[in-house]
Amino acid sequence: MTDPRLPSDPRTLIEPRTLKGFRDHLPPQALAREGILDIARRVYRSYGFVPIDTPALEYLEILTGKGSDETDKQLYRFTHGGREVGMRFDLTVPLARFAAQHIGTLGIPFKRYHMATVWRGENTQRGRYREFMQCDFDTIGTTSPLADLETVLVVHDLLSAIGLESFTIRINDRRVLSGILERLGLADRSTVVLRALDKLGKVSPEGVAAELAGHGIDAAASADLLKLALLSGSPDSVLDALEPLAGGTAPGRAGIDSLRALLDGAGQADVPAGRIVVDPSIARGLDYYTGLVLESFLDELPALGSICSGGRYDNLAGLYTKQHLPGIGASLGIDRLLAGLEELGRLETRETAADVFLVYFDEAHRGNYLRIAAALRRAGMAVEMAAEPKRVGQQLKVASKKGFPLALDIGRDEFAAGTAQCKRMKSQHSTVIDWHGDVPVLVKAVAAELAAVRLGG
RNA sequence: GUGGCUAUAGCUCAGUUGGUUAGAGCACUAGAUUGUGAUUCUAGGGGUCGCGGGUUCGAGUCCCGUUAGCCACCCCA
Repeated sequence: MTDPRLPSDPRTLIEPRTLKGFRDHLPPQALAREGILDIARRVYRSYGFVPIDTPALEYLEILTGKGSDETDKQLYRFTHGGREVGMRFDLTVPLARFAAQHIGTLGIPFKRYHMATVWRGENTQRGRYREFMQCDFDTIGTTSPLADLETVLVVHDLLSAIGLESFTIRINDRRVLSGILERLGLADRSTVVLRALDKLGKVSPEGVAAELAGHGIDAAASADLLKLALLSGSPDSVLDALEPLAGGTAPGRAGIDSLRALLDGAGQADVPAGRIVVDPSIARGLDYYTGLVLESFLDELPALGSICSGGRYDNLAGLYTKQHLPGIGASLGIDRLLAGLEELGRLETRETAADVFLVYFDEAHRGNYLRIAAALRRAGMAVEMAAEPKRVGQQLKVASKKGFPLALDIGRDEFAAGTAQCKRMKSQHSTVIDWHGDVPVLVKAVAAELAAVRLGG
């Protein structure tokens, strides 16, 4: 195996395979992925978020600093050259380090997006991998309610732009939960209580009650908590019902008011009613959330879990700097989303990113094909010319299979007559273009066909 | 990390109480015909039955291990 040009001894062949939870991305999937990344980039930028990037590897102490044993267990780590190194398991911790290190030159508020791969050595499942990508956006250095609203609007715009027909953004405010916990004298038990309540989507209320009892929560308190977590209905009705449960405490009051203001703002920003739901059971296990928390689900596939979640935190970088940096952000789980779209059959599977397939009909006209392809590309179209002048039927078949919207077909007879056949592959509809050797005329006609096809021709 | 289910050709799957050279459809390749995605005809390639052990005269089939996928717990995107 030292020289790849030599045939290998079959006995020494290494089996090509990927690690558990790690995957190759073939062109159809990779194209879909890039399409969503493009949309995310566009939406984030449309709100003024700017890109950053950070290394995949960090000093281990940076990553373990937050010290939850769960993330610790999942962390990929190794020693290299005497240094303890870890692979990032999310983009928030690197952001915290980044902010602590650079906030002086960044200015506040700082709005960044970061789309990158992260690694977690946990067990795999559908839509859950050990290597996956997150598309984060965060606003740090401000506690403005406008930043909260903007976060929800970005999530809404993003999921809409991806073309999801039905999704729900479920929001809550940690302070509502803190309020009721304070009233019940359970403030110091918040983590176990929130974890238990967070399961309500999957576990029955009785099951959750049993878990709470297991943590020594008395029945009356448990009933109150469940009543709160099970509230549903229109956002207004849920908020009204929250009043007696949590409105009497200072944090509860602040949380409810903040949610009201947020829903109000979303309405003013033209978010359709029903898209945002107040769900008091949304807690998110992460301890560092202090205000708004949000999750979003595909309505047709709720079991897939949240595809975009986030929330507000008080002190992003407290481990790395004395500077107080509050912030808010959310993260799109693109791999989970893609798994969901694929399951719903909603994933467009093309094997080409090009618009026009140029049939290589007649070898004698090679120069003309090259000239035409170049002109089409200058006009902004992506063109693939067949590599060999094989049988026309064969070429068209391949073009159709690969998902080209158009095939341009010009043979000896067409060149003589000054015409071209432009085929819409999907509808098998063919248009004859009269161009009489005038390439700009041809280009314009092909562009028109492409536009028509994109409109559903 | 714990438990359950699964693994046969590129894809979808057959394969009898364990019994000859492991099959089908689709896909693929080449040829014939045709200047156009189709039809038809002919020929062909492709599987160490996930991998490694064991039981047996004999294993795709039974047992153990392992790897991967799915599901539940846990956690989360």
